[in-house]
Amino acid sequence: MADANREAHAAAFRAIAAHRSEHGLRDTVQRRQIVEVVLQAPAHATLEELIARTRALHPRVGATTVHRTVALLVACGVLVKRRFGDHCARYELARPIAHDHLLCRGCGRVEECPPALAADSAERARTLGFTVVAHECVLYGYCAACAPPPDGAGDP
Amino acid sequence: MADANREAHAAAFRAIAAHRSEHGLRDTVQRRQIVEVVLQAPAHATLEELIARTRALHPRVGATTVHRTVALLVACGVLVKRRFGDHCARYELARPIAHDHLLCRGCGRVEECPPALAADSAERARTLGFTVVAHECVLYGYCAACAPPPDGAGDP
DNA sequence: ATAATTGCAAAGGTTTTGCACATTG
DNA sequence: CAATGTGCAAAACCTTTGCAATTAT
Repeated sequence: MADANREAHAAAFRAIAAHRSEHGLRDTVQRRQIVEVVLQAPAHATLEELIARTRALHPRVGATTVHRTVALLVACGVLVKRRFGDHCARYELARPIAHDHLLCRGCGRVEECPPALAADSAERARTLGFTVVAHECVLYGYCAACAPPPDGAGDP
Repeated sequence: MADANREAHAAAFRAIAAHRSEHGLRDTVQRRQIVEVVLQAPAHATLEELIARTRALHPRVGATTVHRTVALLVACGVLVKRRFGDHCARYELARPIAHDHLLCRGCGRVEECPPALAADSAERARTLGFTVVAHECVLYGYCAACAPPPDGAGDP
């Protein structure tokens, strides 16, 4: 797992470097510090959390810079921005293998589940003249630890 | 299609009436006007749009009331609240048959596609000890009218 | 009458922007 | 040294809330 992690981080650094040279961006202290934090942060962290973690290690980094750097990381494909039910966006490292999300209405936790849907859905969409390049699927329900569903409920 | 529409609207009115009597809510002019607008509005409208449409027909209705009434309609299962990439929520009439969404990165339009994913994904989740009560799936890509995907792209 | 509803204005929370200063290449 | 990046404060944005006046039951 340490190896896989190291490989994922190396890939991230490669993507960042490529994006930087392609867009004439600069290699700054803050960006290196923020990237360091982002690569270590738990999946589905909010910007608030990423800012807090960054400032815990590097107090002089401004919140705005974290915002802007996270946006850069999304632009170069290292981070994926997601919106679950919340008011605020959440971020996770882009994975080569797609996965879906299980959102527990009991405890609110977001878990991940293996990709069961990509192939099916891409094919279905293609018959509609739509070329799928990515997908995002959230399943709402109750995890093993939480109470079973009450009764009839709407969609999300 | 007119019949299906009429039936859907009748179902909505039934759900609203049931929810009203169950919660001791009142039947006000504004709520009737807002419901009228919501039932006619295109799918995936934002609150901004619903407010504009309401005020076009009924200038004296306040924005706050639209907010609150839409929340009521979500609570009683008539509307479904969704969040795509946007910053703001979008609303659509709840359908008895689930469907997924195709989000075109070319023109930004949101189309709907038949449910190809629900059964598969619910079963997969169940093996993980998760009880699924709803799902929401967005496929990103390019519709027939828009340019094909450029090349390698991140997840969403 | 009593309790719910309305709508304005104000507050709340997240994300974006303007701009002077510092830093990179 | 020219262009980019930083960070503070302020603005913009969507959403929620307090409250007096209005309305439904």
